[in-house]
Amino acid sequence: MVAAMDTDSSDLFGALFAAPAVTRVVPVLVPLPVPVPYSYAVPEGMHVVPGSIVQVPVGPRQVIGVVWDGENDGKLDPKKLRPITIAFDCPPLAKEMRDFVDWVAAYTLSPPGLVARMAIRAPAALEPEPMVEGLRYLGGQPERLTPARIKVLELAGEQDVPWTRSGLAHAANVSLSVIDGLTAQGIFDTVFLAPPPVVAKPDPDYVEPRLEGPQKDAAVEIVGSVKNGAFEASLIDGVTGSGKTEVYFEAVAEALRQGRQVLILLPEIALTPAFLERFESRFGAKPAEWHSDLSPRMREKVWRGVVTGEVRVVAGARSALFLPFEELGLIIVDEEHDPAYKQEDRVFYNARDMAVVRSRIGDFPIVLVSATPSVESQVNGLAGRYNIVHLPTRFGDAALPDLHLVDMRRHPPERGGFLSPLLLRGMKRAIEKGEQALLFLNRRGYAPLTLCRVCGHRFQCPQCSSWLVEHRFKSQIQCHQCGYHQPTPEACPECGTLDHLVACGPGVERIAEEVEKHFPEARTIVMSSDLLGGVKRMRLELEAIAKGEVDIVIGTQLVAKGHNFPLMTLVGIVDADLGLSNGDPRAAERTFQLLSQVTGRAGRTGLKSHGLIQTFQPLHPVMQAIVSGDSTAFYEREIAEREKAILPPFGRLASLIVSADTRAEAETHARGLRAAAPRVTGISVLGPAEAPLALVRGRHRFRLLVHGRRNSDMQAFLRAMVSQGPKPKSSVQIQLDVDPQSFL
DNA sequence: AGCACGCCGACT
DNA sequence: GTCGGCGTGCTC
Repeated sequence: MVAAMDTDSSDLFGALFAAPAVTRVVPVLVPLPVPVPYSYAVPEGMHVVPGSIVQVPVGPRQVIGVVWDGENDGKLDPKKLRPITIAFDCPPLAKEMRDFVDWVAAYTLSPPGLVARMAIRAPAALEPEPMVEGLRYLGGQPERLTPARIKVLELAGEQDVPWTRSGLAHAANVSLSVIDGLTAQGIFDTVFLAPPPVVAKPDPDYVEPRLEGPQKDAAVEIVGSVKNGAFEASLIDGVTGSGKTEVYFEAVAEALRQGRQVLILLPEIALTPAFLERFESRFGAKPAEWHSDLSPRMREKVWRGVVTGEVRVVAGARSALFLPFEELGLIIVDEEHDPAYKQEDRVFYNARDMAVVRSRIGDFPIVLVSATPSVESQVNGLAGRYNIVHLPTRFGDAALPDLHLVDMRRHPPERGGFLSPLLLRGMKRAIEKGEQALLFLNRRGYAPLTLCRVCGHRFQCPQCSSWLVEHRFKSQIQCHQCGYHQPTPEACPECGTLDHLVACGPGVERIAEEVEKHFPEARTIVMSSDLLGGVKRMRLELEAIAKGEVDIVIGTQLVAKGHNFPLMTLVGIVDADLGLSNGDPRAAERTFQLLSQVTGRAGRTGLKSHGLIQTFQPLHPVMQAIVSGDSTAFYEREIAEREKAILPPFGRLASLIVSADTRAEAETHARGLRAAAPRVTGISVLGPAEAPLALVRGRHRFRLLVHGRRNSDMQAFLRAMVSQGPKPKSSVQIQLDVDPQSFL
């Protein structure tokens, strides 16, 4: 129609017999859980290429999608296709990024549209940043001069650079109307300025790095990898305090010199002001941040900066991996072993593994970093897939703490207590010297189990069957699994007896009580995620600890990371065995990692420091690895155990693992099983088992996941599936596993 | 993912 | 008699 109207009416013949304008049809990935792209018509005059970000209609609404690769299959009548609404003025997703999205979608068995959505999740960032209005001083005088006007003119005359309206008003300390008045008289004219950059450009040569000994060698090695530029995965394995960050900063510097962008992945919790400042003091500017509680405005700016290449370095949590960098040339994955890299909703992925894939597709190096590498990465290192770079000693004058096991069978605490005399003595000594002690217990609340002494009733969660944990500070009993909570009852709900409820086992609050009994004078603080006052209070408390305003810190998990406490010279692990016996196939590994991190908090600034580890199993490989400082034997054993058990590590879901020699075979059978699954409550999701474990045995694995509240239900469901599903071929193995409720 | 349609329980 | 629960199905 449009073509006919454009044609000169006298050329009727041409209008009637010219080949009809062919509507171009392109595939578009839409953010829906569908397995293929949808087809849309490209309106005349619109220009799109694969990777273009567009708005398209889906049913009654408009969604953001990405023009994808491939031809339309021709099954749909092009005339009936709906047209693309908007093609955004925004650089298209590069081919590498599209390949990455396809790969992740195929690997995680997720709808590609949902994976693509992770890359374009920055709502209003799709149009260029609006220009900023600026005022340029043209010279000349207004008709009447007032003191306010004189101040403005003086300032504006000083330099020949444009001012913003509000900036000038603020600088001259006058109101906006003064500026407007002068503008109206033609003293200023309006110009449009490019929006200011989100962050300053980091300078790779801002300071001369000071590296020593093994750090230098390590830096040379990974800088070489960056210079080479091709895909190579390195694993920096260095004890806490060995200066790993300084070493990988040199790789970052080299990538910057090569004109490439850099992504530093960190677990969310490690994205602290302290880290950003450390970066700034090396590069003269902060990296752009990317994490879940970024303001929408900032999110847009950073996203835009990343696609246009204005932002050179992003430090971000796992979702930063899907940012569409213009010329990414290096990824760092710090705290590589951290379980926070796993995403377990919608698209299931481990950002660490997908980061390796992204660098392989983009053909640039990647550096994984950890003091306590995951078993998978160790395996990959041993197999030669990763280049292991060791940093065996601490940096500068910081010495590793002197670690000792406290055999709780030989040094029992007094009745009703949990701290052995050895630990109490150590604490006393530290406090007397004006130093600090950290007691670590990975259990929030007062006591993990409450029961009635009269009838034996145990407080259990009505929603998910785990024990309710008493929280004395909040006067609540809580379920740590599903969040259920109620006020602490005074009477037993079973037998009605008053005041006969008894707390079993320790939580941090109970340890605090015990500490206050022994050290009534000491300034004691409990640090746990349910600390009243939120993140802000947490920051303040951490600062107070660093300044020495606290003598004894009692903390859960969250004291394990970040923040250096210069005066912390004693670390006591209250219950090192906690978490070893919960049946989690990763229990030993996690415990080793956690205990290493916690004990690593001590002795960061040269003061002689100690760690006392309370355990009932001093001969356990984890304890031996911790005190000896030699983890080789521990890792060897872990790898062997996993090979023997063929166990996958995963979180909070029941799963059925199907493994086979080829991917296709495993996938086919897994799909068959899913099809045969009884349609009961609980949704089954098909997903591959964790890659690195598949690498351990060279087999391909898939797993069927079942979400549920109670483990027993999920287990029953999976058993039913196995019995009703298709018979596996000889090379296909099926295992059933239910994740124990992890202590995390 | 959203959103509509559609069929069975407790209520202004 | 309705309001509303979420099971099922569809979107180029």
